[in-house]
Amino acid sequence: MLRSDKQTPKRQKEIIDAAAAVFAAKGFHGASTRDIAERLGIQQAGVYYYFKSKEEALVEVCRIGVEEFYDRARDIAAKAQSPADKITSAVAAHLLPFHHMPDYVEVFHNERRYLSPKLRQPVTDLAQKYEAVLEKMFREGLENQTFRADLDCRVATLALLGLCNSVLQWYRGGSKNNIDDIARKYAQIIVSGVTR
Amino acid sequence: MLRSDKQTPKRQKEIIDAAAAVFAAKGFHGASTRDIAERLGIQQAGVYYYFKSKEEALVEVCRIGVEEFYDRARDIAAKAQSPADKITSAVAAHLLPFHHMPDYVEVFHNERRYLSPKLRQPVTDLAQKYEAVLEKMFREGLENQTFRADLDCRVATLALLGLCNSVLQWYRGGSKNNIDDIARKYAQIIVSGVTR
Amino acid sequence: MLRSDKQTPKRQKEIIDAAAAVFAAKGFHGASTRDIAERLGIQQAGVYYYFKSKEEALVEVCRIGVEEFYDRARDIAAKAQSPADKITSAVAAHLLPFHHMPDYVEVFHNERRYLSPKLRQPVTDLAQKYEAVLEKMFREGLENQTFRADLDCRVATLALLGLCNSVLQWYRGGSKNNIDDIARKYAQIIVSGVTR
Amino acid sequence: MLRSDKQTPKRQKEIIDAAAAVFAAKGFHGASTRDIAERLGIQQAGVYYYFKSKEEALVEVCRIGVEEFYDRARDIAAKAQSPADKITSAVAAHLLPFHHMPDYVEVFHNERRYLSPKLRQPVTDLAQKYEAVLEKMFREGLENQTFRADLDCRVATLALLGLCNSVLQWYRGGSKNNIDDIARKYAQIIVSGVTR
DNA sequence: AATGAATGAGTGTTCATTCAT
DNA sequence: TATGAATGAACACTCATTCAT
Repeated sequence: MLRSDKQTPKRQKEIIDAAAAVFAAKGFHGASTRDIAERLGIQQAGVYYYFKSKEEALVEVCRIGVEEFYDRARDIAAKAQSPADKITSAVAAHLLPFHHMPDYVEVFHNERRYLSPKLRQPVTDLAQKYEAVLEKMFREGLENQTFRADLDCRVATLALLGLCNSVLQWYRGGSKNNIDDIARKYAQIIVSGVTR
Repeated sequence: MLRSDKQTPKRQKEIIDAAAAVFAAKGFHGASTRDIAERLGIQQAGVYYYFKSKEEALVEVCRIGVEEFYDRARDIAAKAQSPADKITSAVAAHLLPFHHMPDYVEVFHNERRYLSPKLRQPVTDLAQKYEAVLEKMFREGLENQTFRADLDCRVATLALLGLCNSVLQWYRGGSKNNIDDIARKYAQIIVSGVTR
Repeated sequence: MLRSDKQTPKRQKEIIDAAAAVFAAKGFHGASTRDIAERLGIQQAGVYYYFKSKEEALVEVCRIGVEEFYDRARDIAAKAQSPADKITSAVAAHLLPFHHMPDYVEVFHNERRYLSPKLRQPVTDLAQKYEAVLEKMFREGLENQTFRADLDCRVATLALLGLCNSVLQWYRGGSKNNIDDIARKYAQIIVSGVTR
Repeated sequence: MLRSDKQTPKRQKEIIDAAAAVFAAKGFHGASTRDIAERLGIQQAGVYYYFKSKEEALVEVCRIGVEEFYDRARDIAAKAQSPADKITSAVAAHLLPFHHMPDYVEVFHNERRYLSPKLRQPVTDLAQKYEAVLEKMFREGLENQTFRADLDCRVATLALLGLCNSVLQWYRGGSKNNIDDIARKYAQIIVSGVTR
């Protein structure tokens, strides 16, 4: 939580952006508050005006990172589309933040485990709600008989998430076209597999 | 590299096992050499008899972690199987180490990025050779006309890897049956998709 | 180099004085940053606010130590005196800092060799310029025919330096009178020898 | 004191030579027992077969270093020479060990101060006896009326020592001719000065 | 005549954090 | 909206030394 709700939101965002960038690049434990301060062009002590501990900065980055996913997925789930199309949209939606806020996403993924349980909880809760939304899409496809009867929906959800998230490990600074292209190909693999 | 290749190999392995466990649990930067020593029941300084820096311990863990994958995949690639069956075998083979040496795998995955370039290189090299072996399986399926003509083999390889590796994030200490089950389901998704 | 040239210069000097005293008393490798901190009445970590490594503290002490010599000698060289008188003045000038800043001088002499080549260079450069100034005095005496025709000016310079510097090994905390007395006697030995 | 008087004296000397070399090169505190062991091609623990502590090695090196001087000077003092010739011989004798055992001499000079008082005492005693022998030569010259009546013999002794010892700082691995040449020039400066 | 394995104390250094200004 | 100065705890790592073999 930021120290004051009165700060100009612009500066506030700069601070948290810097934290996200540094945590993404060096990992939470590999990053120092000095790294963050340097990126902002201020002194080390200065960052404590904006957050009261390094961990609070991490939790904020993670929260922003995960919110993106849940909000978009809920919108897609609400649409009147076939389950297969929803899955395809969900893949595209999941990959979108990888392009416009990769640091937040990466930190949410790799570093949230270093949060103390209490701070991690709200983040985990949102993540689970997101997973539930996705899983429901698969279950619709099952009931619908679009998807194979033997499909394990929980496993399929985790597969989709794993598949998508792995993009983080090699996609960095590609173009928007690029990410859309990947989304299409990945969605197709999930929906139809690689076989002819 | 361990200080001597002639130490009782049993003790050697205990040390590196401890490092792997600690790095997996706390991350490279979150783990201290004291953590490793404690797990071994020795003094902190004692670990330096076995490796000359924390980073050398990390590189050793990563090396062991990645070797598993390459060795197994090469064997599978050499068999006289259909591409689809090879892929299925490869998925199973990839998930196997998650069960019997999860620490090494996890560290290789999450922590190798903290290695200095020079130490990381050999690890990265092996990882790329592994990827190449997998990619070749997809290409065989293409030439073979088993797989769709529009399949992007590179993307498919990355998809397979991402899919499999994501298991690490939620699979911990499950049973052998369990991991075989996951392998089957994941392989089926890749090969045939979720659609009926 | 100190972290900032704008800190209250008084505190800055206290820190570097403490480092000089400790290095002089225990040698660079025998001294710990804790020793320096203790002398300042602060915590060990506190000294790192003022210099970024123990070696940077050493280089600073050495630099201050050597500057004294060069500056004074240049002034003497510029005067309109006979070579013999210049030598006598130079001896006195050389011994002066032994009285009012013995720690710096001692550290410059005994510990500068532990500097890494890069940090040592500027210090060595100044020392050589100082030697050159002295050597020129002897050469003037040669051309002048005040000094013996067979005098080896380089050796004479080194002799003068060695002679003077050796005072460091037994002179500690003597009086100003004392050091002037030594200077006179030493200068006489160099200029006229011990023989009647 | 070496642990056993039964060791082959050759090996014994190798060990102490190694210690002298390492202490000379890195200083007592900058040198580690590992450095000594490495130079001998043995393991760190191995050196403890030969001396029971690092400090005992230092004291041995210092003792050997100082003995040389005293023995030679006594012989010279006993000869039937003029004081001026004795001084000249003493300078030559003093510089001789700089050529054939520079490590010992350097360690005696620079590192003996790190000995604990108890271990340092015998070394200091010998050094003082040496100084006394030299001082006596000057006093003979005074009584003799060879030297100026106002000569401060104590200061002259210290001057001679300082002058000679300073050679250590720039003479390293020169030729025997070289050191004899320096001896002649230095002796002449002391005896007759630089003036014509 | 050494070595392998370890210890316990200590090293220089970095860190998150505090607080008066 | 910061900074200067500092702290106290931790860190990776090195050291002299020991001792059974």
